[in-house]
Amino acid sequence: MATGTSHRAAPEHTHPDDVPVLTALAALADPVRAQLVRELAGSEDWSRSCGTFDVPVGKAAKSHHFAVLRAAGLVEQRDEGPRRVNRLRREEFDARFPGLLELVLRGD
Amino acid sequence: MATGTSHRAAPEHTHPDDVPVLTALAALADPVRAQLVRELAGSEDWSRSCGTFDVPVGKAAKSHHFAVLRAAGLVEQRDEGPRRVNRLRREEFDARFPGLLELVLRGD
DNA sequence: GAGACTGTATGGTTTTCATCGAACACTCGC
DNA sequence: GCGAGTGTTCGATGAAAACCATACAGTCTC
Repeated sequence: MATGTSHRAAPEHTHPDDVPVLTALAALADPVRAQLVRELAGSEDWSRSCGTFDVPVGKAAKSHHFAVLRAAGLVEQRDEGPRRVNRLRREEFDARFPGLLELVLRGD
Repeated sequence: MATGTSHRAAPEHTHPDDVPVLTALAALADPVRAQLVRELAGSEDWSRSCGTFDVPVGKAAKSHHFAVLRAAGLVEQRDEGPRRVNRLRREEFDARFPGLLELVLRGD
Protein backbone atom coordinates (compact mmCIF):
# COMPACT_ATOMS: atom_id res chain seq x y z
CA MET A 1 0.00 0.00 0.00
CA ALA A 2 1.13 3.52 -0.63
CA THR A 3 3.22 5.14 2.06
CA GLY A 4 1.67 7.74 4.30
CA THR A 5 -1.68 5.96 4.56
CA SER A 6 -2.79 5.07 8.06
CA HIS A 7 -5.19 2.29 8.82
CA ARG A 8 -5.91 3.63 12.24
CA ALA A 9 -8.96 5.77 12.90
CA ALA A 10 -7.99 9.41 13.14
CA PRO A 11 -8.82 10.92 16.53
CA GLU A 12 -12.01 12.98 16.67
CA HIS A 13 -11.44 16.64 17.29
CA THR A 14 -13.71 19.41 18.44
CA HIS A 15 -12.95 22.96 17.48
CA PRO A 16 -12.87 25.40 20.41
CA ASP A 17 -15.66 27.37 18.76
CA ASP A 18 -17.98 24.42 19.29
CA VAL A 19 -17.08 23.97 22.94
CA PRO A 20 -19.37 25.28 25.71
CA VAL A 21 -17.68 27.36 28.38
CA LEU A 22 -18.47 24.95 31.16
CA THR A 23 -16.92 22.11 29.19
CA ALA A 24 -13.70 24.05 28.81
CA LEU A 25 -13.66 24.91 32.51
CA ALA A 26 -14.32 21.32 33.55
CA ALA A 27 -11.56 20.08 31.27
CA LEU A 28 -9.04 22.43 32.84
CA ALA A 29 -10.22 21.98 36.42
CA ASP A 30 -8.53 18.59 36.73
CA PRO A 31 -4.98 18.59 38.12
CA VAL A 32 -3.69 15.89 35.78
CA ARG A 33 -5.10 17.59 32.70
CA ALA A 34 -3.82 20.98 33.84
CA GLN A 35 -0.35 19.50 34.08
CA LEU A 36 -0.62 17.95 30.65
CA VAL A 37 -1.58 21.32 29.22
CA ARG A 38 1.29 23.05 31.00
CA GLU A 39 3.85 20.53 29.84
CA LEU A 40 2.46 20.75 26.35
CA ALA A 41 2.68 24.53 26.44
CA GLY A 42 6.39 24.25 27.16
CA SER A 43 7.06 22.02 24.18
CA GLU A 44 7.19 22.51 20.47
CA ASP A 45 4.14 21.60 18.43
CA TRP A 46 4.03 17.94 17.44
CA SER A 47 7.14 17.18 19.43
CA ARG A 48 5.53 15.22 22.25
CA SER A 49 3.80 11.87 22.04
CA CYS A 50 1.29 10.93 24.74
CA GLY A 51 3.68 8.59 26.49
CA THR A 52 6.28 11.27 27.10
CA PHE A 53 4.17 13.19 29.60
CA ASP A 54 5.11 12.65 33.18
CA VAL A 55 1.85 12.41 35.10
CA PRO A 56 1.18 10.05 38.00
CA VAL A 57 -1.45 7.90 36.30
CA GLY A 58 -1.44 4.78 34.18
CA LYS A 59 -1.56 4.93 30.42
CA ALA A 60 -5.26 4.09 30.29
CA ALA A 61 -6.14 7.12 32.39
CA LYS A 62 -3.72 9.24 30.40
CA SER A 63 -5.42 8.24 27.18
CA HIS A 64 -8.76 9.19 28.70
CA HIS A 65 -7.46 12.61 29.75
CA PHE A 66 -6.20 13.32 26.25
CA ALA A 67 -9.63 12.45 24.90
CA VAL A 68 -11.18 14.99 27.26
CA LEU A 69 -8.69 17.65 26.23
CA ARG A 70 -9.42 16.91 22.59
CA ALA A 71 -13.17 17.21 23.16
CA ALA A 72 -12.61 20.54 24.89
CA GLY A 73 -10.75 21.91 21.89
CA LEU A 74 -7.49 22.19 23.81
CA VAL A 75 -5.35 19.64 22.05
CA GLU A 76 -4.88 18.45 18.52
CA GLN A 77 -3.44 15.04 17.80
CA ARG A 78 -1.88 13.41 14.77
CA ASP A 79 -0.61 9.91 14.24
CA GLU A 80 3.04 9.48 13.43
CA GLY A 81 3.80 5.86 13.00
CA PRO A 82 3.05 4.02 16.19
CA ARG A 83 2.81 7.15 18.30
CA ARG A 84 0.32 9.95 18.60
CA VAL A 85 1.85 13.40 18.78
CA ASN A 86 0.22 16.46 20.24
CA ARG A 87 -0.16 20.15 19.75
CA LEU A 88 -1.73 22.73 22.04
CA ARG A 89 -4.36 24.73 20.17
CA ARG A 90 -3.18 28.01 21.61
CA GLU A 91 -4.50 30.54 19.16
CA GLU A 92 -7.82 28.90 18.42
CA PHE A 93 -8.56 28.27 22.06
CA ASP A 94 -7.46 31.72 23.07
CA ALA A 95 -9.66 33.29 20.41
CA ARG A 96 -12.64 31.43 21.81
CA PHE A 97 -11.83 31.84 25.52
CA PRO A 98 -9.56 34.86 25.88
CA GLY A 99 -7.30 34.72 28.88
CA LEU A 100 -8.39 31.31 30.09
CA LEU A 101 -5.40 29.35 28.91
CA GLU A 102 -3.05 31.96 30.24
CA LEU A 103 -4.59 31.63 33.69
CA VAL A 104 -3.93 27.92 33.76
CA LEU A 105 -0.42 28.25 32.39
CA ARG A 106 0.51 30.93 34.84
CA GLY A 107 -0.57 28.49 37.57
CA ASP A 108 -0.54 30.29 40.92
CA MET B 1 -29.42 43.31 73.62
CA ALA B 2 -28.21 46.13 71.44
CA THR B 3 -29.53 46.28 67.93
CA GLY B 4 -27.32 45.27 65.04
CA THR B 5 -25.71 42.41 66.91
CA SER B 6 -26.12 39.00 65.34
CA HIS B 7 -25.91 35.78 67.28
CA ARG B 8 -25.39 33.81 64.18
CA ALA B 9 -21.92 32.77 63.07
CA ALA B 10 -20.73 35.00 60.24
CA PRO B 11 -20.05 33.04 57.05
CA GLU B 12 -16.42 32.23 56.37
CA HIS B 13 -15.00 33.94 53.34
CA THR B 14 -11.94 33.32 51.24
CA HIS B 15 -10.34 36.15 49.38
CA PRO B 16 -9.77 35.46 45.66
CA ASP B 17 -6.05 36.02 46.21
CA ASP B 18 -5.97 32.91 48.37
CA VAL B 19 -7.82 30.73 45.86
CA PRO B 20 -5.93 28.29 43.60
CA VAL B 21 -6.78 28.47 39.92
CA LEU B 22 -8.16 24.97 39.77
CA THR B 23 -10.48 25.70 42.67
CA ALA B 24 -11.89 28.70 40.85
CA LEU B 25 -12.35 26.69 37.67
CA ALA B 26 -14.05 23.84 39.48
CA ALA B 27 -16.39 26.25 41.24
CA LEU B 28 -17.47 27.78 37.95
CA ALA B 29 -17.65 24.52 36.02
CA ASP B 30 -20.92 23.53 37.67
CA PRO B 31 -24.09 24.54 35.80
CA VAL B 32 -26.05 25.45 38.93
CA ARG B 33 -23.26 27.60 40.31
CA ALA B 34 -22.69 29.24 36.95
CA GLN B 35 -26.34 30.23 36.87
CA LEU B 36 -26.14 31.60 40.40
CA VAL B 37 -23.16 33.72 39.41
CA ARG B 38 -24.93 34.98 36.29
CA GLU B 39 -28.09 35.90 38.15
CA LEU B 40 -26.02 37.58 40.80
CA ALA B 41 -24.11 39.53 38.17
CA GLY B 42 -27.39 40.95 36.94
CA SER B 43 -28.46 42.19 40.35
CA GLU B 44 -27.38 45.00 42.60
CA ASP B 45 -24.96 44.21 45.39
CA TRP B 46 -26.65 42.99 48.56
CA SER B 47 -30.03 42.99 46.87
CA ARG B 48 -30.52 39.23 46.62
CA SER B 49 -30.94 36.74 49.41
CA CYS B 50 -30.11 33.09 48.77
CA GLY B 51 -33.73 32.05 48.50
CA THR B 52 -34.47 34.42 45.62
CA PHE B 53 -32.33 32.55 43.13
CA ASP B 54 -34.23 30.37 40.72
CA VAL B 55 -32.22 27.20 40.34
CA PRO B 56 -33.67 23.69 40.01
CA VAL B 57 -32.36 22.31 43.30
CA GLY B 58 -33.61 22.17 46.87
CA LYS B 59 -32.55 24.73 49.42
CA ALA B 60 -30.03 22.42 51.06
CA ALA B 61 -28.15 21.98 47.81
CA LYS B 62 -28.45 25.69 47.14
CA SER B 63 -26.87 26.45 50.50
CA HIS B 64 -24.04 24.07 49.65
CA HIS B 65 -23.42 25.77 46.32
CA PHE B 66 -23.18 29.15 47.96
CA ALA B 67 -20.61 27.76 50.35
CA VAL B 68 -18.54 26.59 47.39
CA LEU B 69 -18.80 29.99 45.72
CA ARG B 70 -17.74 31.65 48.95
CA ALA B 71 -14.73 29.35 49.28
CA ALA B 72 -13.75 30.18 45.70
CA GLY B 73 -13.76 33.90 46.44
CA LEU B 74 -16.66 34.54 44.09
CA VAL B 75 -19.35 35.61 46.49
CA GLU B 76 -19.52 37.65 49.66
CA GLN B 77 -22.38 37.21 52.08
CA ARG B 78 -23.78 39.25 54.90
CA ASP B 79 -26.62 38.57 57.31
CA GLU B 80 -29.55 40.91 57.26
CA GLY B 81 -32.04 39.78 59.79
CA PRO B 82 -33.24 36.31 58.93
CA ARG B 83 -31.84 36.38 55.44
CA ARG B 84 -28.38 36.20 53.98
CA VAL B 85 -27.73 38.63 51.18
CA ASN B 86 -25.11 38.29 48.49
CA ARG B 87 -22.64 40.26 46.48
CA LEU B 88 -20.52 39.16 43.54
CA ARG B 89 -16.86 39.95 44.18
CA ARG B 90 -16.34 41.29 40.68
CA GLU B 91 -13.28 43.48 41.05
CA GLU B 92 -11.36 41.31 43.49
CA PHE B 93 -12.01 38.16 41.53
CA ASP B 94 -11.22 39.81 38.24
CA ALA B 95 -7.97 41.18 39.61
CA ARG B 96 -6.95 37.67 40.60
CA PHE B 97 -8.28 35.85 37.52
CA PRO B 98 -8.49 38.38 34.69
CA GLY B 99 -11.13 37.55 32.14
CA LEU B 100 -12.43 34.42 33.80
CA LEU B 101 -15.61 35.88 35.23
CA GLU B 102 -16.38 37.60 31.97
CA LEU B 103 -16.17 34.28 30.14
CA VAL B 104 -18.76 32.72 32.39
CA LEU B 105 -21.04 35.75 32.29
CA ARG B 106 -20.90 35.96 28.54
CA GLY B 107 -22.03 32.33 28.51
CA ASP B 108 -21.87 31.06 24.93
C1' DG C 1 -43.35 32.86 73.65
C1' DA C 2 -45.77 30.93 69.50
C1' DG C 3 -45.42 30.65 64.74
C1' DA C 4 -43.69 31.89 60.17
C1' DC C 5 -39.56 32.47 57.61
C1' DT C 6 -34.69 31.80 56.10
C1' DG C 7 -30.71 29.37 55.86
C1' DT C 8 -27.41 25.62 57.76
C1' DA C 9 -26.12 20.95 59.29
C1' DT C 10 -26.73 16.00 59.10
C1' DG C 11 -27.35 11.43 57.14
C1' DG C 12 -28.05 8.72 53.32
C1' DT C 13 -28.81 7.92 48.25
C1' DT C 14 -27.43 8.48 43.58
C1' DT C 15 -24.54 9.98 40.06
C1' DT C 16 -20.40 11.21 38.12
C1' DC C 17 -15.69 10.70 37.27
C1' DA C 18 -10.86 9.26 37.85
C1' DT C 19 -8.37 5.20 37.97
C1' DC C 20 -6.61 0.55 37.09
C1' DG C 21 -5.73 -4.05 34.91
C1' DA C 22 -6.25 -6.63 31.05
C1' DA C 23 -7.30 -7.27 26.37
C1' DC C 24 -7.09 -5.44 21.87
C1' DA C 25 -5.43 -2.76 17.52
C1' DC C 26 -1.98 -0.70 14.99
C1' DT C 27 3.01 0.35 13.49
C1' DC C 28 7.57 -0.71 12.95
C1' DG C 29 12.04 -3.30 12.73
C1' DC C 30 14.14 -7.67 12.36
C1' DG D 1 5.39 -13.21 10.33
C1' DC D 2 7.13 -12.26 15.10
C1' DG D 3 8.00 -9.38 18.89
C1' DA D 4 8.49 -4.87 20.90
C1' DG D 5 6.51 -0.45 21.45
C1' DT D 6 2.43 2.75 21.68
C1' DG D 7 -2.05 3.93 22.54
C1' DT D 8 -7.24 2.79 22.86
C1' DT D 9 -11.18 0.16 24.68
C1' DC D 10 -13.56 -2.46 28.09
C1' DG D 11 -15.19 -3.69 32.65
C1' DA D 12 -14.89 -2.98 37.30
C1' DT D 13 -13.70 -0.38 41.44
C1' DG D 14 -13.31 3.58 44.52
C1' DA D 15 -13.70 8.27 45.63
C1' DA D 16 -15.75 12.61 45.17
C1' DA D 17 -19.62 15.38 44.63
C1' DA D 18 -24.51 16.60 43.90
C1' DC D 19 -28.79 15.99 45.75
C1' DC D 20 -32.81 15.31 48.89
C1' DA D 21 -35.52 15.02 53.14
C1' DT D 22 -35.32 15.99 57.62
C1' DA D 23 -34.00 18.24 61.64
C1' DC D 24 -32.04 22.23 63.63
C1' DA D 25 -30.68 27.23 64.65
C1' DG D 26 -31.39 31.92 64.27
C1' DT D 27 -34.53 36.18 63.29
C1' DC D 28 -38.64 38.59 63.01
C1' DT D 29 -43.70 39.64 63.92
C1' DC D 30 -47.63 39.31 66.61
